[in-house]
Amino acid sequence: YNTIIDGFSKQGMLEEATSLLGNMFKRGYQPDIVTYNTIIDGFCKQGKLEEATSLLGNMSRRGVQPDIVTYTAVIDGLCKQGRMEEAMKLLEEVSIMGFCPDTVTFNTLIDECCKQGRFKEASRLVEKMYESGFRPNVVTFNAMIDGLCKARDLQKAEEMLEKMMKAGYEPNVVTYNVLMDAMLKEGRVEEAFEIYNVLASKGYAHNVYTPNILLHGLCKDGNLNAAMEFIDGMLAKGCIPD
RNA sequence: ACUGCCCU
Repeated sequence: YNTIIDGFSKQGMLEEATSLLGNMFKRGYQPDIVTYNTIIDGFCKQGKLEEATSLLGNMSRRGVQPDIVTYTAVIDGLCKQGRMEEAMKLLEEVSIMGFCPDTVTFNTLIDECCKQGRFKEASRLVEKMYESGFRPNVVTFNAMIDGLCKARDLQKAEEMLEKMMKAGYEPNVVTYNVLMDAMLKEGRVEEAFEIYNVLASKGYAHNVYTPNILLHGLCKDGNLNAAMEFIDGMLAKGCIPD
């Protein structure tokens, strides 16, 4: 059930997900923490925070206590709606309630801070993460680098990248995508391709964002021939455009 | 592929 419910939730098909939840009860199965967390996250990703919190209330009443994953999903929902203050307040509340916000929880908030250009607050959250006994990971750095790039502070973005590598973290495909996107937005097409080549040389690394970022950038740049050429190259390699 | 964070 959990796997299928997750499938529906990730497709935004929450009616189907909740109806499966109902089926579970009918057939005498007890939904567990994962079942509830999956649906709550689905609601949050749809921006339906009322539904999410109401299910959160139901699960407690049915004897399944929410955990930090539950609350992180809700915090992310608030963040994605730009409701930072409420998200921060919820962070405080769950800490007081005895839950232990972890790297993912902090990353959620850090990402939204960076998207809003609130880099001071982001750094404060990193501090707080350390104080709580957790360390940043590549996602933390990617969120910061992306925020700095989008704020067009490439200087600081580079510094953050160096800091990340000096600290022993390997850039991943998202790091490269972020940097490629930044280069393209600056019109630095050559450098974008250099990054792409590094990525391609790692063989496995591409994700769906990678070619799309390049194509967007090339088209925005008016470089339609290069875009067409790139698509042809993809097709020749057997990549299917989405 | 049992649930939460970063990139078009």
